[in-house]
Amino acid sequence: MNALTIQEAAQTTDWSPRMLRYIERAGLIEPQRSEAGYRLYGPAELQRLRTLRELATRFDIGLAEIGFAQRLRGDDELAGAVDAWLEAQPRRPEDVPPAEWLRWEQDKHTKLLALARATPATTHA
Amino acid sequence: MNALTIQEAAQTTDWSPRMLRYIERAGLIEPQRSEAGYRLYGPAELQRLRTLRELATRFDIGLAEIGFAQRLRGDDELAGAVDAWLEAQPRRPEDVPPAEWLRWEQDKHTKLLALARATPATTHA
DNA sequence: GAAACCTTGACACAACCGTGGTAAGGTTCC
DNA sequence: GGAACCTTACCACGGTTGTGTCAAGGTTTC
Repeated sequence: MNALTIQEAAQTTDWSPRMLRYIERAGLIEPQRSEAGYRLYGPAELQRLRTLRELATRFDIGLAEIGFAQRLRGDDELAGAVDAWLEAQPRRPEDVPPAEWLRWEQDKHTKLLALARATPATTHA
Repeated sequence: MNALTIQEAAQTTDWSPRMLRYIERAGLIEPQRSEAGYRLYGPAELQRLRTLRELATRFDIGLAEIGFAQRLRGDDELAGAVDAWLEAQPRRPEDVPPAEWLRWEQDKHTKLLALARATPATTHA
């Protein structure tokens, strides 16, 4: 039925078979397998392969970066930590009126401390 | 007053001066400069440098990845595009009951189309 | 049972990441 | 005015990304 082998899928999506395997190893698109282990790409996978190319070329980002975004959305702790760190960036205290300044500092520390408390060691709580 | 030169900052944050310059070029932490062009690290920068190390080692992520997260939060269009793509991932249609299936598909396409409309070429609208 | 596909694994290679070093030159401090 | 710092700009080097090719072996199809 409508499931393509790797070579066919490569042709209709403008990737190479090699890259399809690579994309799979990167954890981005994992097709079903036949009993013998052959990759089978369905319509959904094909569509995602095409939009993946779009995404990567339009914004000039790599598969690794998309993989990182995927990891970000799957790992709340990581997402929180990164977010907290970035939160403390945009403007330096000198650029902010003193009234806001205190709240900014406190806010930042609240977030970072919450993170630290939530993750005592290296793995989850 | 309490602004450290690159070498002092490196010592108290356990980075090397080389890496402090690299981190700056990565757009992660950009210290003020003296009139002569010397980097001046204030308390906020020092704190951020220490937490940056924590973040990177704890989750085993690179500076480039943190830089990408920063880019994500600064570029709504990019964030939307990545999010829309990832949205269509977690479960394949076959694993979802048909009732939800339609909404899932439609939802995904709505997001992707919204993105496509919002960004006709390669740059912003 | 041979052709045409598929699988994993390896070698290769340019480009970048994370680091270190070193050189050539300006600043600060005593 | 020399010591000790700073700046930028390069060379280097192991590791990862993205990509191709090739080999050794299993599957499908006629």
